[in-house]
Amino acid sequence: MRLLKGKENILIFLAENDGFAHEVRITTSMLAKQLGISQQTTSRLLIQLDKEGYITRRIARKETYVKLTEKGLNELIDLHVRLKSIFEHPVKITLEGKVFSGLGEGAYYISLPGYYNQIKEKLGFEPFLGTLNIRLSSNTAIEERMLLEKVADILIEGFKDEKRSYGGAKCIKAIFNDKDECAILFIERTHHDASVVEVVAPYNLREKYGLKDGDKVKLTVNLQPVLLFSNLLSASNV
Amino acid sequence: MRLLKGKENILIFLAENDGFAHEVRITTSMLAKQLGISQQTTSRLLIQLDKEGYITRRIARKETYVKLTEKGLNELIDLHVRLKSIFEHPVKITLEGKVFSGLGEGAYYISLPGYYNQIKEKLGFEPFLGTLNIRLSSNTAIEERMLLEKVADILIEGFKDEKRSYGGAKCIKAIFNDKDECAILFIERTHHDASVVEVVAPYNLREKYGLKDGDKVKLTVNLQPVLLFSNLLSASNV
DNA sequence: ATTACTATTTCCCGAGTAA
DNA sequence: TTTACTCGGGAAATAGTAA
Repeated sequence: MRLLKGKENILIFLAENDGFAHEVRITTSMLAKQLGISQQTTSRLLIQLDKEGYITRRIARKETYVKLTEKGLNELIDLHVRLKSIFEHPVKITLEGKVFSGLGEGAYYISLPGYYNQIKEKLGFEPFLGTLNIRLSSNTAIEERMLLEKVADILIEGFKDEKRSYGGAKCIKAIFNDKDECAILFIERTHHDASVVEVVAPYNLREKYGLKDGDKVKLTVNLQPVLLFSNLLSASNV
Repeated sequence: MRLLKGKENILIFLAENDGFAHEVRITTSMLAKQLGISQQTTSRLLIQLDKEGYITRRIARKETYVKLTEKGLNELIDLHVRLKSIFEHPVKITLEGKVFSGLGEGAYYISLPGYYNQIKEKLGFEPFLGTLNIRLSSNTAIEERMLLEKVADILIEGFKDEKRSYGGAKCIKAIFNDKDECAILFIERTHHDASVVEVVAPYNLREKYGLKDGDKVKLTVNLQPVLLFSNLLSASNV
């Protein structure tokens, strides 16, 4: 599909050639080639746009000069503003799920200086020595989890010691139950499936909220647009 | 005219509802109302967009969930980028005309402290005591002169003394013959018609270039987009 | 070369309606 | 209620061609 039809494409073409500031010289066949439509259609569209007040035409000798009217310019500006607001507003992602107990290995890993120091530095808080495991309740939440994993922007690097190597992780800052600063961890080599997220926070969330297994909790992430789109797209181009 | 047809409007609608991040629940009739088209057409368009790979649909029970695919998102981003580059690139306006001699009153006016000090302060240079009169050669140039007058952003205010009042002016910075800093003056109550511009500069341009009446000169203005569009549109809304 | 008319085809919209 | 089919009318695109 071409997203835009002939008329809109003509307006954009003119704008790209500063047709709001001065006349643009065109021929119908050259424009037709640009737009991928026939010369006849181009001619008709120009006549229509003129009648409808989006452009003015001046035909001198064999040369045609076209200019956007204010109405035409406004139409483009409206569209621009609409797209701008789409691509520049922050997006809020909410995950809901239930607390469950893991094997307790989260506490061990976080306590390792190789992880602890990175978390402290990159997340800006001293993590409680443990992670809260959350099983997502809905398919929607699972999909959003996958989105978040794609756009997670904080990288925790893996490392090695004498005995073994430790894998990397990505994470993204979130709000726990509309209140507490935390981060969602996406661990590279995890034994959990995509329905599980692990949360790290400056406090023991389990204690602070008196959480038992099965209790519902909520995670909210505010995605900044630039981050969101660059990561959404680059992730797939790799 | 509606700038966008059904399909494009659906993609934008989805994007506005964060349909790139998660599924959006819709009904064909609700969407139809939003877009100003029929339920049947909406249904057909959704089927087509799905087939063409711009959206995915999931129909559970009586509920339909729609999401933008990466292809769909890309389509919108492309358009956004295209419009952005239109509305954010600077526009260069060139005026060509011929020098002619006026009555010499430019020198008198500029020498008045009421004007001199404003010019010095707002244009950032000490003006030569005199203006260079230029008669524009083409209709194109005259139209661009009118555009420049609309978007001229530096206001020189009028004032009064015991004897009389002095009118205001607008001006805009320009480059003279691709080289010299200058400004084009748009004087409120001038006896010149729209084919004439007056130029003020830090030097005596006539002397510096050895200009005689009839010599061709060139003025170039670089319009910054924000300025350009806000002035183009607000001027007509007044 | 141009632009743009007329005739034909192709495509699209929406009413009616089924599932 | 939904979604989405068929089908008729009309709009839009192009071929052919005039000016």
